Amino acid sequence: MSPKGFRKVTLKTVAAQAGVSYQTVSKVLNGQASVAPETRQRILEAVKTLGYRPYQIARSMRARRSFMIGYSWVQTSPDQVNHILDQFLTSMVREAEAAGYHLLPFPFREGNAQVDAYRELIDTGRVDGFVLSSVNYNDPRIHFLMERGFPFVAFGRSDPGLDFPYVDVDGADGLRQAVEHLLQRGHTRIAALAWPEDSRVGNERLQGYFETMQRAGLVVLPEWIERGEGTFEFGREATARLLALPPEKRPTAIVALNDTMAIGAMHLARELGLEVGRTLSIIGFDDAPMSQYLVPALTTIRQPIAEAGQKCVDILVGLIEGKPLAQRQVLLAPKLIVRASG
Amino acid sequence: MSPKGFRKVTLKTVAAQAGVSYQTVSKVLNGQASVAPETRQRILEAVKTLGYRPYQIARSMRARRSFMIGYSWVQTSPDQVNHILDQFLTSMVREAEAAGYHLLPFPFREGNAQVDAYRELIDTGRVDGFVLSSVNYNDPRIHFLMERGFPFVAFGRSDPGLDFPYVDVDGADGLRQAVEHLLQRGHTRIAALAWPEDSRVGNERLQGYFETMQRAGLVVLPEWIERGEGTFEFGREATARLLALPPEKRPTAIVALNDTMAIGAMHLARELGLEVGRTLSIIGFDDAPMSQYLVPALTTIRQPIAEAGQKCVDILVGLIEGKPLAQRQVLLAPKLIVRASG
DNA sequence: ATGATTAATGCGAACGTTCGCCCGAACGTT
DNA sequence: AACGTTCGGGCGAACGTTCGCATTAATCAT
Repeated sequence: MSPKGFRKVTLKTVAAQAGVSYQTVSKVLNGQASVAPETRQRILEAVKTLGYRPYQIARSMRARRSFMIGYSWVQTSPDQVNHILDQFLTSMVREAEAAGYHLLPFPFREGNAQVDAYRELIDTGRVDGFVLSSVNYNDPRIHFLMERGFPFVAFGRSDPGLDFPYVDVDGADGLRQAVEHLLQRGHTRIAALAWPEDSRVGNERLQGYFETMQRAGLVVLPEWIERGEGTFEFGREATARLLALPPEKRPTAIVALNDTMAIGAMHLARELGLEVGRTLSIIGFDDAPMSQYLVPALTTIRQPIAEAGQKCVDILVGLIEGKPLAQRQVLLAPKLIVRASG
Repeated sequence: MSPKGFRKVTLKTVAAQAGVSYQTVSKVLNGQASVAPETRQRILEAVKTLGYRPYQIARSMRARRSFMIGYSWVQTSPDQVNHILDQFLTSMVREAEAAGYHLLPFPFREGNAQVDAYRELIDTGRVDGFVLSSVNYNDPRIHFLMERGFPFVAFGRSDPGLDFPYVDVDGADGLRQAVEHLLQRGHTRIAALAWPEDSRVGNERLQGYFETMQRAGLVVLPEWIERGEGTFEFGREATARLLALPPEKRPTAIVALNDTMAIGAMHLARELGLEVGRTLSIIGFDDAPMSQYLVPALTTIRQPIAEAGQKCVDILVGLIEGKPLAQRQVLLAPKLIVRASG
């Protein structure tokens, strides 16, 4: 593996070169003991000329720590895209490296096999902690990890009763911003394209919608809440229903819980000859990369993904190393990106 | 870490339970030695009831292998998206796990620090091999790894002179399919939105264009080749120039080396009142997730990303373990996805 | 019955690191 | 001058695994 038959250089190699015991080399490198300046110098020089780098596996073995963070994510369907993954992973990898850790990605499994995968990584000593994503109500991983007392941070909240470390984006605040923006522009009949009721994230976001409408003294008609799987197709169909309502009930603005549905809504509106941004306002959620290129460009809500990844790792490392934490539950505010659609 | 003060169960724990030496347990689990059936049974039972799982760090220590594959990718600009990452990572992670390996993602660096990052991972014994992506001409990582004789597989080719293991998508073939499709539909004036000449991938794809045009006996006007940074904006501007050409030179079809430029081209065409798919045909490359939702939906070329990731890991593991390889250089064919734009 | 072969298991060693204990020499204090 | 203290550094041990050799008991051929 080394260039042309060079043997791996270890503490002993360095020690031989510097004329000390190998344990002394270790102490110098870790600043553990009092060592004569000239010895120290000799050792550091030998380290440099030999290009010594500590063998991390031996370190892990001794420390009984892997310095690895397990992470697993649901693969989106091929026609969708996880535009968040790149940012989230990159920010976690960076932050982890700065703290002396690495990420260990592993395949996402469904059902019973899911917790098994986490258990296996713990039992084989591969990871010191986990970052969870795509958490939902009653997440078996959270129960398992809490019971085992194994360090983890969830990206996203779960049941309100459970007290565990998380980082999440304040989806309710996002919808509050969107709705307030629409109210300011004079809209009063605002519909919502939402997810099924078993989606915690969806309910959270929707609550921001309800609260803001209520605070403005507006009554939300039941017909205005469309729940579906968050697809482009659903966005179209739901919008067709909304725009077929009688004029006094028909919404003049639509907020969608993701950009994909918002784009479906835009397509339908255009088919009906409506001018999106004028006759009908549409606001999305996610700031998918394509949203800026649509005609009209989509007004949407951007989540601070990089910051979230960073925070997750930050808190997790604190948990692993038993440091006192400033906060173990973080809520980040998303940001309304106003473009032409609403 | 374990539930309520349970100590980690090791080979010795199992051995004590089964009344044998711990090395014998190891042998049974690895099928290394001849062991009496009843002893074997006792041991396996103890393994099961104690829930023994081997400590991978100790294994790695002993085997002097990390069973890790290093991988690093360029983060795309925030307004772009790496829609390939999810698929590529997922397929690599899956394939790696099946072979007993894990992925080790690490931050992508530029300049000298780039090779340093690779060297560090080797010297600290963290990885057994690398998968490289975003390779280009004269890639310093390839030179470094070849010189060190360290196992790696590149996703993408580099200089023709260098002989190293790679997996790549046949970009020339992709453009051949696109151009032939356009020729069949009667087009003869076909322009290309390309990348700068220092892009190997770009030149490769463009060569497929040139060859197919030439084989059809068509002369390619220099004005038809537009080179830029592959952005939406460049796609628009270049298309504006192309459509401003005098009628006898003006292209009736455009092939773009990525979907982003193709979308820019579509926007400009629409602004000029052209009907994309009829008056002007446009074909992209990548099959970005948004492309199917455009109006008209974008005809494009889809790359077999999951297969590429799988092959990369396959070959790399073969390299690491010194297995005889069926092939160490793989070229995968992309697929033309015909939609409405061309 | 004896010696050679085989089967079943034990045991020592090693991978590279860090930690804690020990010891000798130098130094300062009384 | 005797004694405690500090400094500089050596050394043994351990983390959990696998590998190879040694050892004993059982089996077989002579």
